[in-house]
Amino acid sequence: MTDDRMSVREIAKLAGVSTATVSRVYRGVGSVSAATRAKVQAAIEQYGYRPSHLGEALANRRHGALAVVFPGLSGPYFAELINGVESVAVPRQVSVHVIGTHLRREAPDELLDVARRVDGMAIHGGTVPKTVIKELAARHPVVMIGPDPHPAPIVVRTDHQAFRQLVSHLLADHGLRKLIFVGNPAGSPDLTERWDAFVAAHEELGLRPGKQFRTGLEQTHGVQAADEVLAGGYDGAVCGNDETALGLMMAVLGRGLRVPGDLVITGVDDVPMSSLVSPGLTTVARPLAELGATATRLLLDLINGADVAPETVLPSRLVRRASCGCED
Amino acid sequence: MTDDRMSVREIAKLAGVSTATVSRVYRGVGSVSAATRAKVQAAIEQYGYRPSHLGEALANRRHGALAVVFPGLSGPYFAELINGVESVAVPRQVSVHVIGTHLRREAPDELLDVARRVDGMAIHGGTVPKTVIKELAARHPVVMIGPDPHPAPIVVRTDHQAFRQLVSHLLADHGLRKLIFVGNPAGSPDLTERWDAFVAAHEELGLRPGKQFRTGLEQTHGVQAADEVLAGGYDGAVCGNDETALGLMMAVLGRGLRVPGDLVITGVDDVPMSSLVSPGLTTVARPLAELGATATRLLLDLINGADVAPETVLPSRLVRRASCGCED
DNA sequence: GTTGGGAGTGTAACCGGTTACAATTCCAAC
DNA sequence: GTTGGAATTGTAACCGGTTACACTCCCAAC
Repeated sequence: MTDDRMSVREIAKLAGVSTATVSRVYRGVGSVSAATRAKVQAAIEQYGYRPSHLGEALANRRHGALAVVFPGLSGPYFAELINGVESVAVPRQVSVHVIGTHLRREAPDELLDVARRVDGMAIHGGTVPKTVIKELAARHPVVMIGPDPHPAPIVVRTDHQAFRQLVSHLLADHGLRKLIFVGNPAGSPDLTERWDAFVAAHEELGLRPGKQFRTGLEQTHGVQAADEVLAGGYDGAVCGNDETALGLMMAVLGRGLRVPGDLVITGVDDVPMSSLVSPGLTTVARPLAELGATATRLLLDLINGADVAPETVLPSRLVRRASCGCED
Repeated sequence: MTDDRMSVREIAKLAGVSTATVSRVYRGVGSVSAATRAKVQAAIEQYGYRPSHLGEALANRRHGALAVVFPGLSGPYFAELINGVESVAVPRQVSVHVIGTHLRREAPDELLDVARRVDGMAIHGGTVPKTVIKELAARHPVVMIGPDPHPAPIVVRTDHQAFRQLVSHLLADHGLRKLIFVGNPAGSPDLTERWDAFVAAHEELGLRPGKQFRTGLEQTHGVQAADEVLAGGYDGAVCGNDETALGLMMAVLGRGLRVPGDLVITGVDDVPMSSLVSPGLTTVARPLAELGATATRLLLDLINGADVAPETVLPSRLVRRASCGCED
């Protein structure tokens, strides 16, 4: 039950060879005669020997692990990001620590601690104060996910043009004049950027930007926003992401109202739900898996001492469906 | 950038003491004179020294980490379970590897590998073949989460009476006669158990159990089930969990139909969304965070060599809301 | 018959901590 | 002035791997 696993020295003794030879056989490097190899392999099989990760990592001075840090873990957004991370890490035999800070106060300490067991970290914007990121980045390879500008040495983000295009589409093509922004611009750099684009799109047309309803990024927050949004007499709700948009849509439909008839709703991300619901959710498609994969690739490059571009921008794209009023 | 951190020996040299003393000061054990302690602490602070996790773990023969293994990571169910795990692990300075197997074919190898870097694992039912679990459990402390019966030495699960009670409630109190079970009983032990209870509740009243619609456990699966469920002329859809129930509800409302008027819908779990949507979702409340917390506590006990009960059952409870037809 | 070189293997140092044990110092008590 | 014991500190072994280097064979080429 408890860890009574064999060590190299024991296997070596059993096979009648030195530890060096056991290591050579297990790792398949160096030259070993066929006869010796067979002996050693037999001992390895018989006892189900697997080298301790600790010894291995200590000797290699490499943990073979990295951490991805998110504000939380719920929802398809993070799931897809993590998929992307793992699609790169797993084939390279690198294991992944997924950390959800949940904005805990002790999160910084936790990260400092987890930094001791990984070779590098990918940190999602809005998880932890900039000072902490600076401290981490000073000692360890760090890649930021999201448009966080300053403290980050290396940033991977998506283009934000498509979101501005979305707001312009609502204003110019659908003639909406009273939009509310659902999301908290102070909560994460992604949302800050989107709010700025929301304002810019209004100003470009000489309009006064609408209000914001500050709330979180989960479905529940969208549901909870419904009363206020409906009471305000808005003609459209531009949500910070698909999850709040879907939550809001569900609440609106549940009240017997129609989308887009009674309220236009849009999101960001294009998560799987968005194309399945009726009406289909107009949104901005972002390559989430690719975002996670790219961040991971860059992080591994960084760990290997390669030069890495300070900013990598992936494209995003406006997806018009029925919820904004476009025919489908 | 790369890991140029100081080692004990360097700090020791700088402070003019031995490595043993540095270790004593850092860990606050043994006796050290005030003067020496101050010298060492100064050196530690100045260089921001933190002991390498590897050296520490190797010397202690303890990783200070455990793994939780899930089929996937999306959705509030797993998020809440993970919260529970972390609520126990974090205060005890144990770090948590969250693994989503996504039912990958290479998952077993991955687990064998991750087992080398943790002290034990909590494995959610339905993630990995029983033979693999047996192999893992033979060498490492393992706790199963869910009603998986056989291969598991230690199991934490919730009571399943409330689910049966739910089905009886629909049949007996609301007089429904054509129920469909939405979920795949073969997909996970949880669902197997629910399907069995579904059948038993029917038989108890001398009724023929309804059909099943086999699908996954995410919201998207619920949405996709809508066409078939609505076409079948059912009066109620008993969903395997809240997420599919919410997806289905959204799809039904999106078609302009009413819940429970046109279709009764129920779930399991009582995730946060379920009490917020309108109509409120009738469901079975399960103490998810407590489930994760308990599994973690037992796992840590097991790692510490304590005796642990083979099965721990937590209560679940029927929650009636509007979606089954009860007044709200 | 040497010599040279490659293949096979072992020895021992090292990665970065912890800790049992020994050694030293200091002081109080006799 | 001894002696005994507590407090402080250092030495060195150990955790479990990897690998530079040295050593021993063996065989072909001169």
